Amino acid sequence: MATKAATPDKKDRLLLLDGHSLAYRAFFALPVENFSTTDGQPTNAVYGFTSMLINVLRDEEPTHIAVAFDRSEPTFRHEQYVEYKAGRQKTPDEFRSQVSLIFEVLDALRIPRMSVAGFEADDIIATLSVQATEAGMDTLIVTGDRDAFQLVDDRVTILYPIRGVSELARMDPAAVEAKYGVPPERYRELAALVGESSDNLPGVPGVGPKTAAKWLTKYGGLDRLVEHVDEIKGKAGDNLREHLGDVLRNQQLNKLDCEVGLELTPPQLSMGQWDRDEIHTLFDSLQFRVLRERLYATLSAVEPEADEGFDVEVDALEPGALGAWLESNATGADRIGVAVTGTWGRGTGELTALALASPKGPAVSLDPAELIEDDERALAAWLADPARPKAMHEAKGPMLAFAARGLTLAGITSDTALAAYLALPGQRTFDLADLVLRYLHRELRNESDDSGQLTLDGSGEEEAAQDLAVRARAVAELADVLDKDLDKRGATRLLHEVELPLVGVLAGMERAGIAVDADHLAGLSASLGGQVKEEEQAAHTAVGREFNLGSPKQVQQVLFDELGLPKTKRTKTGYTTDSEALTGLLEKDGHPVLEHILRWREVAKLKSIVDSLIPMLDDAGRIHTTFNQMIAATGRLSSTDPNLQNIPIRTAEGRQIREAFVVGAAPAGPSSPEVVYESLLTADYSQIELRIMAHLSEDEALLEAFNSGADFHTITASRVFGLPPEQIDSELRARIKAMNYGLAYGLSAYGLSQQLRISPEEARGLMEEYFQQFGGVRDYLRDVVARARQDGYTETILGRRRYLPDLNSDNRQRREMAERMALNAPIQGSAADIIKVASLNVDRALREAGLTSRMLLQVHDELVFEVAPGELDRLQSLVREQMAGAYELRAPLGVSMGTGRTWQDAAH
DNA sequence: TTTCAGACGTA
DNA sequence: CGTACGTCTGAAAG
Repeated sequence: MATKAATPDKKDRLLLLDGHSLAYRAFFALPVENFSTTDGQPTNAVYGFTSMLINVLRDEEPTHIAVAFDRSEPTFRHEQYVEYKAGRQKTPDEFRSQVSLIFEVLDALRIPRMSVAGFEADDIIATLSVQATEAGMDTLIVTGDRDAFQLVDDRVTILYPIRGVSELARMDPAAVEAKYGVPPERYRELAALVGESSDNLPGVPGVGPKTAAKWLTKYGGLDRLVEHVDEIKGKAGDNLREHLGDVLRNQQLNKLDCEVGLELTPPQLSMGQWDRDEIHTLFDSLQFRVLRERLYATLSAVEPEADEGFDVEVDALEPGALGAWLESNATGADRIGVAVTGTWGRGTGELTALALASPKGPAVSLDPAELIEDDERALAAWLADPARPKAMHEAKGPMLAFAARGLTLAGITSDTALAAYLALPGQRTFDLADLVLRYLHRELRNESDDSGQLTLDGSGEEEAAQDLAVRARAVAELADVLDKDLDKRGATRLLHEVELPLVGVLAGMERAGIAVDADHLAGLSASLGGQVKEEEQAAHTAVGREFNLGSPKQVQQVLFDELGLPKTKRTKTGYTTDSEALTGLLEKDGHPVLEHILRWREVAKLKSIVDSLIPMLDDAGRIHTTFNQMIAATGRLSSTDPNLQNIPIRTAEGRQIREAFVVGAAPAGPSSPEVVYESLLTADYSQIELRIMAHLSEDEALLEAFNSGADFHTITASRVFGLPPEQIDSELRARIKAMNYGLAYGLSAYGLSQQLRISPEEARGLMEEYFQQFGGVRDYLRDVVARARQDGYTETILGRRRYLPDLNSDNRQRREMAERMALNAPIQGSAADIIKVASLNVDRALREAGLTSRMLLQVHDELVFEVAPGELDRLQSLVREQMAGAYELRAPLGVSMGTGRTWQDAAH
């Protein structure tokens, strides 16, 4: 099965690049203000050129290479046509200064560069490509100059940059013909007819590629077209006859010279050995950190993609032998990989199989249902022993399944999914097989082929046990490799001191769940259901026909087609009907249906939340969410099934849903001696993200505003407007509040103007006033993005990284999106760090204090607790102490708390 | 049945 | 043209 792909004798492939044309593309694709060294040397053209070069080297793996450059001297074309390339804008100085840098890059890479007086780069490329074909090589040309299309044939392909520097179109004969309607050998003729404005070669007025291709096809080439020039009718024909001279001249000039005298021939252009030290120094001075990494990755990409699997010997254990096996194989010297199968979720789980494997030594597969008492006891003791190190992949689910059997799990020194998440938090999934391939260069599959021998009952049992043992072995090996990777990324402590211990705390919260008043929910559902019907009726009446209010498409049809209301902001498929837009329409037009749609949406949304919660109740009347620790790229948790992090709070009706979340009721039966809890406690950080922004920016004025103890938004507003705090009314406060929060999200002046419904100029002025007072914030926000662009990632206070390669994208939209992410990630992520530390410390303190009260939920900046009788005071001071002390900020953390029977009552 | 878009709930 | 999420619904695609 493990067939090694036979590498066929790869043919020689020559890569030719047009240095100037590519650098020029890059120069205009990348904004110079983002691509300059700290001492002001622009690098956008070098960066873009080098980036393109690395991509092509990676993707095409050429065997030979050269880069051609134009010279400043006039060429033979100027001699033939004095106006050649006249009227061209002078090359900007910022560009000129980068050409020699490109030379340096190429020299460090040992890539030959060629230029010849009197010829353009294209002529050199043409000459080399012809010679290469004669030498039996395939040629790949990267150029932004379309004239080169005439060189395309079945041995010569052109990569032509489209949109910026990251996307190349592969132009082979078919692609040229598909795009221009003529084969490559006729491209010159087409270009002659159409003209080339950048070379100052006017073509036939009114004739574009379409017409030109039609003529060339009809008459079979330019010569024949000229012969039949008198037959062409219409204005285009007149123009052609009138400008025939231009066309013939163009055809002369756009012919590439294939006989330039060159010092090197294609076979002499083989890829050399690159000077790693020189590259290091040069890229350092250009401040190309990300690019350097990419280049090194390309250099080492040749390392074989090994495709072997795992060879795991699974020990067959007699009943009662597990204790001895663990004693001799899992005493703590080696970290043991643990893999389990089963089902888990909603705070509980069930175990169906288990395998243990050391990184090199033996493995064992177990069926938990068939363990005799001795083995069960030995396993339980081993699992619970913190001195026996273990590695798992996604430990939280199995932990719930273990807990459901009364087993506790300790000594987890790596969770490979969690480790991979810290390494690359932007990934969507952390599938074990993928990680094994990426980090171990192996397939997650069993190599030893002894199946068919000992099959217990003919089912796939034996095979399943083998597979599980392979997973356990893979986890054990992967954990070691990921340890090293995390060490390089400075994330070791984050894993061991935060994320790993948090797994157990989250499992605890999931297991506990939160009690819900089912009757209250049922009542809400009924009353919301009534309102939904009413609004639906009213909306239909107002329009005069029935339609589905839940269908944005039908709503659009009703509003814009039938009622003719003014069009709103565009979406991909039509015009938005979101609440903001409808509210706007309501103010302008006031059609009664708008109110009913808005109201229907509101109540229908609430009802759907209520109805989704009802079937989630377990037998004890509690709801158990699942916290996901590896989703959010910033480091936050997320909550699913159900999502308890987005239970409504803004509207009065929404808050009624919060009233359904209550303190645990008395157990129903006499058999359950469970604690009857007394109340809920919520504790949240006040303005934690703004405090972090103040901390990180070290802006004295902002820190002062926090340390003064007065209302933060009022104080900052008072500074911005130069008024005493008493004169800051709610309007002024609201403006500055929007600014304060918006800054951490990368808000623009335009965005601010939209939100505050003021003019963009006014918003701009407001921002300027703000930064006049809080200049440190502006400096910080600017620096954090600039630094991320250099490093390739942002970092939180605990060293949690977020990689943002798009900061160097040539696509403005993507780049600016990445900039806002870079701005926000350290702030949102540091807040996530802090509440994670707080959760851990609270959990530990609860146990140390011997309290029965327990933590139930985490909602980003809030923790929810269930308070055991008589513990309220102790719990409050403990929580306050641990939350406030989780991290020492220059703007100290503030915690506010509330208690009550319901989540809503516990609000404050 | 799966996937996408749009809308909207939270921090 | 303000970040980070999850869920629901309808409609289109398979």
